[in-house]
Amino acid sequence: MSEFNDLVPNGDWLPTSPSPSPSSRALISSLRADTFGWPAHLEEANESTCKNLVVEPQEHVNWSNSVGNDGAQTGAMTNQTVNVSAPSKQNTSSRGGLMERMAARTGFNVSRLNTDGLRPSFVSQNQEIKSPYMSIAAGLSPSILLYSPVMLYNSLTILPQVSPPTGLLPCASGNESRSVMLTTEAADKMNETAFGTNISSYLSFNPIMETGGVNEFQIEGSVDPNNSLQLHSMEATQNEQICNEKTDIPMFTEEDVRGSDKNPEVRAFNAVGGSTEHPPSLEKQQNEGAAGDTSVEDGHNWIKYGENQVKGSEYPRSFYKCTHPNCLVKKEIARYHQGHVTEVIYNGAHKHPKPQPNQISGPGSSSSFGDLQLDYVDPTGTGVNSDLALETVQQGPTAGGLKRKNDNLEAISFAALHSEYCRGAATLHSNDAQLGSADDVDIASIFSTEGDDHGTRGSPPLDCDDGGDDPESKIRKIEADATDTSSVSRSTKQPRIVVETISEVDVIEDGYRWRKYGQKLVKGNPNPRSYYKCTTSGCSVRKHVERSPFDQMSVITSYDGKHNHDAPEARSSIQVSSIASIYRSNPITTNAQDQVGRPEPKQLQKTSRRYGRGPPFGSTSGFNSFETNQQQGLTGPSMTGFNSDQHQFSVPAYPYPGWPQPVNDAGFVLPEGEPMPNPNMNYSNASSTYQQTMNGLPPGPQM
DNA sequence: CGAATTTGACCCGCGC
DNA sequence: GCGCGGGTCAAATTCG
Ligand SMILES: [Zn+2]
Repeated sequence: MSEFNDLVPNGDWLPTSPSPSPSSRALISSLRADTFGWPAHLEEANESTCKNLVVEPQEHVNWSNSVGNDGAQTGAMTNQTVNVSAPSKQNTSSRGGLMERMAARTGFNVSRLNTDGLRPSFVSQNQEIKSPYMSIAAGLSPSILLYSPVMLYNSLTILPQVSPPTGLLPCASGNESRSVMLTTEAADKMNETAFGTNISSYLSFNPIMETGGVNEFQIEGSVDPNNSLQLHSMEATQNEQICNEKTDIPMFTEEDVRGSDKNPEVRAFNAVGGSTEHPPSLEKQQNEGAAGDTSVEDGHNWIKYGENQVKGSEYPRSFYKCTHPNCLVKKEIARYHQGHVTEVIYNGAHKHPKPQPNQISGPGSSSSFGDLQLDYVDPTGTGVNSDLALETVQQGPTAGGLKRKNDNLEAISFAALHSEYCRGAATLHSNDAQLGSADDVDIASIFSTEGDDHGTRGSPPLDCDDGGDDPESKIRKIEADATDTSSVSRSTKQPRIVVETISEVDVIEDGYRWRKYGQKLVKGNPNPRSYYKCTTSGCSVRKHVERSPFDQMSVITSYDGKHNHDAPEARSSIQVSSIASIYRSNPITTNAQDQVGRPEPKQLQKTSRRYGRGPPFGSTSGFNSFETNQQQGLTGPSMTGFNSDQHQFSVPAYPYPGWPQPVNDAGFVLPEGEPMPNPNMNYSNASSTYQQTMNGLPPGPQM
């Protein structure tokens, strides 16, 4: 891909190079003009955004996005140079003007940041991710979410299931699969340190697996004198809605959690379970895990309130709750791929400001690990209605796979699927450079959520419900919900799938070809929304793509309708595999995968450079928008396909007629069929996710 | 020249 | 009824 080369210049692959590209990030930085350190900026920016979100969702404005062209840029994470002044030359011309405009509008200079490596681990470290989205830790593929216990449950959903009284959550295990998570004290200690705050209480959470599928969790909590934490061990066995095997997730009632909140922090969580299985390295993992968890630092203090094992993963999944009083935000941290991939799922958005750095504790803080992070945020906590989304990280060139440069892989993208209507969002980040094989890992996930309630009882976790594991069902729900929602645009009553992808590239490949037919600014998001139609004749599927106002890195793609055809061969390129390194700015040892997908669709290519025109600012809306490269990015290639072939993980099949099945190479990772909760599944491509989701959907109207 | 994108205008639903 | 906002259309533009 010569393209890359082209991109490169802009892309700021070089660490030092100023980033010419107008990445949204830059904008962000500009916003916060003060600092230049990326991370700092981000954080701040995020905060601001977050606040905005919480308070006034619509005001998130700061982000500019896009890196479209620059997709290549990803690499530059480390360096994040902010170019204050200059618009990127490359795309340039127009952009410069845009920049100026932007500045004019905003009143301040919009500097460009190299978005490229956005979300490097460091970013995550402190900054909160205010986005309502959850981040899924590395190693997890969005798909995982689908399949894995983790995703599936939104805190919201989960909570309901938990029996409040007991505080214990029975995970249902349809299977006995649940493994118990043990946390080591070490971890606890880790946490302590990490937290720096008072952590005195220990919780031990023991899921007890009883055969039968009913799991009992026992929670043991010790509280520090100082802390008021109180966890009580409780046993609960629930019969009914138990999450399927997948759900190893320890569940606590919100109350429990809240209670925990009160506590400064729960250090450790031990699972005492009866049948618990400990992976050999489990303890270690835990330690790491705990510590590792920290990798996902987001600037908030977290209390670990649970942990469980993840199928297919050596590492346990840790559950954390924001220690801020009344804050319901939770997050889950899991690692995959030998720890290279860290999945962080946030549930909810913080309504409160981040604690000061010193005080920050929590799992997430450490950055080192996190190769891949999946963040899932549940808006619930926030009160913000955010959609639930999963984000997966994509490697590769822009969505299509632009980003890779040479060996260093920089592009990262996350893709997430979520129903818009859902309130949570998940983000998957991969930081790992190593994923060598891992690279392959694609992370894709689909969320379906139903909205509302946050933790309320109403809806059982997706996973759980239905018969099970069907992703379909989940998806369907989503659709249904979506459709129900008024939000769905008039014209389409078709199911809408929302995928959030973290990537510098705006366009996410999903295996289909799209033609852009419009763009505009949408209220509440400084980033323009681009509208695409499926180019396949007879197919009315449309999608719109926009950068999340909360997280520049994340690209939210909403699909309306169902394809009546298979995905074009394409497969472009992009693999979604997550590459952690990106974040870190480390050169990634990319994997073949990335390369695999390669052939980028024309469009993609174009995207990077093509249109010299000015930035696309939404014509209609009056938002201030920052300049964005995005345009291009967005415009880009419509092809999307993720390669998953290489993934180690097999994707469960989803047989849904009407929907394109995932192609391996091209990028369809997931075979159609219902997704089984495979451990293996963990990694999937965003695209695959999309497809899966799609598959799950009822056959769309065929043309 | 064809294909794809850009972008302002138009349409429509919704809330006030 | 009016304005707002989102979605779509289509002429103009750009690029290969
Ligand atoms: Zn189609």
